[in-house]
Amino acid sequence: MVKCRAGVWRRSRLTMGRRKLEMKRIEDKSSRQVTFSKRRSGLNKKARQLSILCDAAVAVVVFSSNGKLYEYCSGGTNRVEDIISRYHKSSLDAEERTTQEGACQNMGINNTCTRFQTCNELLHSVRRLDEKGNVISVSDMTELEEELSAALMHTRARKTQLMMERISSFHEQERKLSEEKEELKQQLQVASAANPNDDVDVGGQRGRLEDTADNQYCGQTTPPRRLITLPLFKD
Amino acid sequence: MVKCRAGVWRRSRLTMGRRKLEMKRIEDKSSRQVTFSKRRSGLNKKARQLSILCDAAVAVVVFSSNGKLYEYCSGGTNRVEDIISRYHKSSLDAEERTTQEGACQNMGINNTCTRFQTCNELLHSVRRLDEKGNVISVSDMTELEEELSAALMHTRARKTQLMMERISSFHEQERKLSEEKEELKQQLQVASAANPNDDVDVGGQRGRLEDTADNQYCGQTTPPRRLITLPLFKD
DNA sequence: AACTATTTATAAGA
DNA sequence: TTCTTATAAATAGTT
Repeated sequence: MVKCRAGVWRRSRLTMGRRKLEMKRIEDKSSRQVTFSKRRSGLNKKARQLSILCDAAVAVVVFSSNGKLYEYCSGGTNRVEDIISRYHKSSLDAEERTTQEGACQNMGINNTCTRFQTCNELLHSVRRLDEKGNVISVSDMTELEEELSAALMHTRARKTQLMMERISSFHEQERKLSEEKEELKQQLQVASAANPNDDVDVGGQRGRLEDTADNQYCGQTTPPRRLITLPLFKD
Repeated sequence: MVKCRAGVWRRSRLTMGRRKLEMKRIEDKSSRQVTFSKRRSGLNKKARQLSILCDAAVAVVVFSSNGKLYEYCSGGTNRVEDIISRYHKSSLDAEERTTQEGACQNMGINNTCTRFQTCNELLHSVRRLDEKGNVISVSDMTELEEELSAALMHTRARKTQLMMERISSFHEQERKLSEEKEELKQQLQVASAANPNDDVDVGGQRGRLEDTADNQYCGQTTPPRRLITLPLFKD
């Protein structure tokens, strides 16, 4: 920049290279395409460096003048979608953050976490990683993912268990009611058919009670198996 | 260049020259933040130059390691949305082109299949990828993961629905049985009252039946709410 | 925020 | 196109 031979450097605001380019559209089509190709790769390179050096997430989307799409995205996956969706949610996050934390507490996650006691502690651990200047690496995220997945799995298993218990409970109750109904029916039959001076046949009642154990519901004497929630594929 | 590196180099505090930066994350937090700021503005500048010189549309989205959002967009309006929507449209076009061969493009039955009609077809697609010797890339796996996740969510929702239906069914059955039981009980009372000399102890039976009707299960007269399966965290 | 020594990007030429 | 090179720009470490 100290260079001042031939008075070259007072003009121009842009472009490096042998000569300065004016900051305006390059009219020559061929030159424009060459420059586009070079600068686009340069832009991607800069984006990649920024993401690596500063641990940032960077997405670049470029449409050429011909309408062709070029994209770059930092990270292992070259999916601009990941960052775009994050971009879309970024504005919502600020509003939702408070309610989200409240909702987490209300989820009753306490007995579901394998290592973190509460959802808040889980989230706080992530923040702590950041504050300490530690890397939030892929392996960190994998660990977190596994924690969340385990919590989710346990939550679902617990939910299934509770529902199965409730079903069993209803089933047992139904069985009892059926028995009592049959008993009452038999008593009614006996009372109606018998002579007013006759004694009620208590022994017959016992025999018919055993019959009620053969109906469709009472036949299911084995408790329902506990359902297990499994992912379709292992990680 | 004139500077001699030999002596001054190690002493760090005064006049240390600038050096080449290794392409890895900058550990010092302060340095990282400064570099982030400088390079981010540099990236935006490059993006702007590219858009002007080559008449292109450029969008840059950056998330710092702290999660703060920065964005740049070429053109008069700094609306990343414009380019993102254009990106989505372009992406969809490309996607449609590739999936036309797959012959599975209706959202169909239960709007859970985004692209694959059945689980079998899903699995078959994976095998096809393998047989053809195509790369199963991270993005492929991400896409597959999303497909599987959607399928898994639907499976679980369906499972929940079926279980809730079964619970409701039992509940209804229980209600009917209770009604019938009460009816029989009333008939038995009438029959007994019509036969004063009967030896059957009606009063004792009646008391036992009423106790049964008051137990914990029969008390639940409200139908169970439908449970909704939700992920612990938003994507 | 400003300063520079250095590195990096790249326009034009080959 | 790709490589080379002179030179413009960017920027790391420091003040």
